[in-house]
Amino acid sequence: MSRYAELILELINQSQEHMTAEQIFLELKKTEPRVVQATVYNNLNALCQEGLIRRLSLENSPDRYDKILRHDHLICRKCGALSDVHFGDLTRQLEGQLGEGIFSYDLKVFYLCPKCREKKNPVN
Amino acid sequence: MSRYAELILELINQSQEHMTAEQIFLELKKTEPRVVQATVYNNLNALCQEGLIRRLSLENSPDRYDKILRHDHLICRKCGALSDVHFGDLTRQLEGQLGEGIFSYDLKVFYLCPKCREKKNPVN
DNA sequence: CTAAATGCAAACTATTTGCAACGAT
DNA sequence: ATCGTTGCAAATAGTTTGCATTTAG
Repeated sequence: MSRYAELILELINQSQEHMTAEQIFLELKKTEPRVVQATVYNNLNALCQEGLIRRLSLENSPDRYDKILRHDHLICRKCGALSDVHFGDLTRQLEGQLGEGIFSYDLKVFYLCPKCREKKNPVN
Repeated sequence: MSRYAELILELINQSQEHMTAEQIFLELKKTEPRVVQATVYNNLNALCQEGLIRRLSLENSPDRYDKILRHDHLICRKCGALSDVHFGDLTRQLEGQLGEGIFSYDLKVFYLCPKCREKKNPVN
């Protein structure tokens, strides 16, 4: 594993956020001033392919990168806020209908976040 | 609802596929030769906002547009093939953990499609 | 007559690619 | 000396925007 790949993996695993490639790039640049975006993108792709991180494709927003540890996502329909949530593992349930062979699944739950629920005129 | 919006909605509702904006544009152009891509994009966005269609964000692929009728998606990890599947409605289960206020959810299940399972060297 | 919808071109954002230079075996 | 990794610049893909024109009520 390359130098940057390691650093990027560490960044993602330690972060509580769901960072975009841009954010990762900026973060990494703090300690590695010479790094460029293309390198970050390339490493992110490599890490995804090796199954070490998870890519999160969202609407109207650049991809985000996440730890591999199984968990689901909660997304506010109003402001787009993204948070983690851990529902029970559905793999068994799904395999019941599909047979063996499920690798993984991606569950996004849309709701109205507390902040947006309070306000009459929420963010956005 | 505008002329194109209606036609696009109909296209999406009648199609068995998950069309990209480009595909919808090409399809629509068959009967409406003057239409341009920007108009299709604008209408697709409008339809999404009104909740009449569903946008499907996938990795390494343009967004796809889908009927609103509740159903889940099955995605092949190898060739990316996308198909519909209908698992039981999880809303109750999710609300049990989250409280009321869930609008909807998006469940993508990753597996190896029959074609790719057969081949030693599958598509891609 | 007015407002909304459309066509067109240009802009923009996110991401990828080609290639030369670098660095560690 | 070689091979993978990086920096850099340019290219690409998908999508959005601004504005003039057309269309429908």
